[in-house]
Amino acid sequence: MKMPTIRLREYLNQASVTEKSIIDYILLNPESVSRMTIHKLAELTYSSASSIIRLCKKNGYDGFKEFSKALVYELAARKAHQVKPVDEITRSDSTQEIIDKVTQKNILSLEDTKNLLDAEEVKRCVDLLHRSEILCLFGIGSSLLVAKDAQLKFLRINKKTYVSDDWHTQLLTATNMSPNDLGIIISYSGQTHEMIECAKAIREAGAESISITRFGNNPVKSLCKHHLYVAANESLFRSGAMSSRISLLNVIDILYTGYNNRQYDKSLELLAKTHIRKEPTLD
Amino acid sequence: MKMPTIRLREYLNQASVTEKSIIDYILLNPESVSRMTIHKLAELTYSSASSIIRLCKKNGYDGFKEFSKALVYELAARKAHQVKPVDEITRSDSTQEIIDKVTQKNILSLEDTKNLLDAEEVKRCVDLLHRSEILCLFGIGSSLLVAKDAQLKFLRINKKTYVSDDWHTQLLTATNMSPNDLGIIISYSGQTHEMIECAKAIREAGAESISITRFGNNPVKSLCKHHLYVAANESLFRSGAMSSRISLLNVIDILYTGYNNRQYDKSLELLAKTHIRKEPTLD
DNA sequence: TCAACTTTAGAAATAAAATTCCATATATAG
DNA sequence: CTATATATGGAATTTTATTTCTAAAGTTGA
Repeated sequence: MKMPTIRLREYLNQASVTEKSIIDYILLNPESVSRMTIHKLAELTYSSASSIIRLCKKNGYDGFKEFSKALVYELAARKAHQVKPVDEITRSDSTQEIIDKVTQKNILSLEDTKNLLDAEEVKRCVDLLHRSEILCLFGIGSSLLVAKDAQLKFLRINKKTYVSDDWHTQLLTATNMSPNDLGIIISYSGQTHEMIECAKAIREAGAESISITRFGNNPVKSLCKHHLYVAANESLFRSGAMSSRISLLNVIDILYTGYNNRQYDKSLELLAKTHIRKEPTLD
Repeated sequence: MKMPTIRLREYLNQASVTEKSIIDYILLNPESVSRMTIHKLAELTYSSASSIIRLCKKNGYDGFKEFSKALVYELAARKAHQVKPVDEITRSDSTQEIIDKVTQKNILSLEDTKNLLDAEEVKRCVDLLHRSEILCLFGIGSSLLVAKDAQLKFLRINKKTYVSDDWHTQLLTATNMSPNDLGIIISYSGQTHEMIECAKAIREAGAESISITRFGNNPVKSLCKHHLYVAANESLFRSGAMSSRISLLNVIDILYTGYNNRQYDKSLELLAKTHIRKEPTLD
């Protein structure tokens, strides 16, 4: 089935005056039109049934009946696709509601993050990953877990990757980076003092840098050469960084997949190798 | 709008012979019926237009016209809700395609996980969390990162939580658990030797246990008293555990949120406290 | 400028579809 | 076995959609 409102919108520029007014009415009131008879619509648009039928046929429908059903179909499909805003958790929520809301929230966060990512910038970041000799990851708190996750991934395909649990060590690593190295700083807020220091150190060292932070301006972002964003997310039950780390992982997945895609065969081979021994570290 | 096929199915048990055959036909051929005239349908079901109209009215529709549109609507909604399988990454994918596919894959994994979770079991797990004195988390590889993520969360609301980087330490922790303690073993495969050992140790110690593994039978699951599942996920670009850890985090979010909801006010207070000092560890 | 032609639009006629009404058949209870 | 309720389909009616026809408006070209 064809999407009536889209078709009509397309048709607008070649539409006659009467047709324009009919289309305008339909686009403004698709819901009610979908329940209307052709004569009622003719009356409301100060036109005639014949004109409406002609319009329907010109747009590829059999007649008004078919058009009307297509409209119902489109409206239903749109409604079903609509992402409903996630309600905040309330005191009285059942377990099932909590499951649904938390999951929906995380899904929404992934979708938003997808829309925030600039494919060109991602591409440049993958290039950098490729060209760099050593990948150094920086993070603290739950972002450190994301950094470590990235490390697990990249080590599997034999990319030299450093992370450290301890911030002092992270800072030392940053200070000693070479211009051929790439630093990725993961910090949801982009305001963490420790990460700002790391960013400065990388800059001093003249190495390449990518920040992964929430959308908007923040110190870490400003200090890095490249920027990737995750959705700014309001808390569910004021619980602080919840979905953000899932979005961060998603960004890591994307970088990792992009990287692998650059060296398709080589990566396949390396992954096969690390697969064979019953993947103890992959759990 | 009401879902016609659901209504009709419900109505089946009070339907007369003629009505039954009409309903059967509609349920078997909803697509074509949605495009049919009432007389055609009457002919095909060896009944009459009047019978069909009566049936529509009995089921809460104005008449056949309304019923027909409701059917179109339902079919569209069903189709739109159908989750389309995510295509595997191919050599020729653009960066934008990689972004979309990876994200879609992760979203799908979250949705599947939601459907695998049994609300009753989740509720029991939240109860356990509540009753338990100490929460011990177990994991290795990327599941260890999930365990640590859980620890970060629960520590914020002052729940005593242990995790260790080192498996030997994990095993010792398990061995020394008391019956008032709760162990959560995180293992996507449920087959990791180290986690099986931990599960056995917890069982020996007589403590409560929850497994979080992929769906299906596996050793870790069998050794634990309670089970939560995440979606079994096929790899995108054969990259091993990709979305699974995101689903695991989702399960953690759900447990954590459920826990907080049990002590709504207390948690709010505790979260506020850890929020004040510019959340250095939450990044 | 004005005839020839094309495009556009609506009224009326027609066709199609939905709905109502009614007669009849069938089952059910007394 | 009759009275009553219920179910069903055919015909009549109404509603709705579609076609046809005519007229008006606009466009083109000599």
